[in-house]
Amino acid sequence: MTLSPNFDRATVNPPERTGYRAVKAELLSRIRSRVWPAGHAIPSEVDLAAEFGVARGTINRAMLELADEGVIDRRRKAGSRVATSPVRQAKLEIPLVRIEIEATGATYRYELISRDVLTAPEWLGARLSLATKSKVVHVRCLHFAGSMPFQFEDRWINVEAVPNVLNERFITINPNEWLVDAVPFTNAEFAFAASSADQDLAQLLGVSSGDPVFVAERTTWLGEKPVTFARMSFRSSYRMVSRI
Amino acid sequence: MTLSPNFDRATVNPPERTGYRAVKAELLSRIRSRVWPAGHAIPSEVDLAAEFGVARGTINRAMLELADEGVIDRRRKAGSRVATSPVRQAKLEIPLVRIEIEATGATYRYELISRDVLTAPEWLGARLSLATKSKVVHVRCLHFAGSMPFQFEDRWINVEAVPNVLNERFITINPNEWLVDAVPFTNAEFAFAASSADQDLAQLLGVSSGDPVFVAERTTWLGEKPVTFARMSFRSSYRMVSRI
DNA sequence: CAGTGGTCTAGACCACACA
DNA sequence: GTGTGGTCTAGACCACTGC
Repeated sequence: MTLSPNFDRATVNPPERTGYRAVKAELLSRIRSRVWPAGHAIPSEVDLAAEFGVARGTINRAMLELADEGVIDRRRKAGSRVATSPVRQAKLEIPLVRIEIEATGATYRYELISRDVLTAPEWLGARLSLATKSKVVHVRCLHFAGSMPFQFEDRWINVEAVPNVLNERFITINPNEWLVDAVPFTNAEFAFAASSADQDLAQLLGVSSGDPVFVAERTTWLGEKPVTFARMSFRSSYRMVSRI
Repeated sequence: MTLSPNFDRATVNPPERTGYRAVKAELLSRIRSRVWPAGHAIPSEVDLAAEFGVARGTINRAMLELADEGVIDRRRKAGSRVATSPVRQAKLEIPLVRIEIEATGATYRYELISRDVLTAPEWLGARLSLATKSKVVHVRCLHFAGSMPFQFEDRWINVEAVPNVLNERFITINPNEWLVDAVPFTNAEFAFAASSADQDLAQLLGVSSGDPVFVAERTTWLGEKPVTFARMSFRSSYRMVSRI
């Protein structure tokens, strides 16, 4: 007896028996169990659609996600293969500092240290591909969790990309949140590293000189135009966490 | 004059004028330019389909990706809204150490330091939710880029989840690559932090005691069953990079 | 040239959650 | 109840690329 094609998807929940999730799970299982080892050619979408008794679109969606996760490689005409080098991808969520601090239950406090308008130093010009003598706003500030320094932010903003930054003193709002509100941006690059605190940074973060600090750098563009570069330093107790 | 609906998508490339990518770009533009500010209700898929002159499926795909990227929030019946807290998400690619080293042009070399079978120490049992007195394999090893130590790996493998780890000496193959080949896994958690090298680690990595090190920790599960915990320490020159 | 994936369409049914 | 998103279908055209 044949029922509506979606009958059991509607009634059974945890182990799905239908739909692109089920297809994806089954394909993944064949790959993980080495039925289809690394480099193995996977049947075409049309063949799989016939095997699973679903439309090609359903197979396509399952394979699309697998390709997106780096599990398989797909090329027109060549077909789909199990990826040979299992590059794991993790989604990294990067919230605003304030949100991150408040999520721990602590009170957020912002403190401006300095704000200057100057011509971009050479290293910054190189990093942001700025014209020589470009004007930038340099902001240094601290983010506190309760009474404890949590993050020191050293930020440079390209005046050409954000002219009205000249009107903002950053006394009550931190540069990150101001930028989020003021400037759309399209591309960003993140870098993470370990460093050690020099005397200045140590004093700002309330640690000892030479202590390890976790450093996150962010560069942001609006199209081709560089917007901002920020270097954020955390006490070494900070951990950045991500799940797959 | 009306042409085939896909006519210009086929001929114009860089700025697409049709298709879900164009829809996505247009929606994104309205959000970034504050035409639709944070929290604003976005028209329903049906309405947007009419406005753009495409099928609802096309709108759905565009909105699906925006939701996936955290740009919008979607709920049945309630509709779609521009996300209020702009949580940025970055995709972090985590390749095998060997691949990472070879990508720099350096020669990869692996060196086993120790391999022991023992009962899990308490901190490990807590982290992996192991039964008391669970047997684990503890592997310590170094990954070299040329003659330079690149990464120190301190790994614990749950024997119950991977029984045949008892037969592997890890003399020629490193534990990471062996595991990738031997065990499927479903969930992983990553953590990144800055630390400082104790005397042992400093000697292994060829740095000075107290120097900052970049630490990446990975915990892996197969379903509910914990598989492995690894702590990887890099010289402080290491940078982990990611783009949006 | 021809096979494969990429995408679109028009229509449909349903789950869900709000009213 | 009812509107919205989530998903599936069957069919179609096309881009890409290996042969």
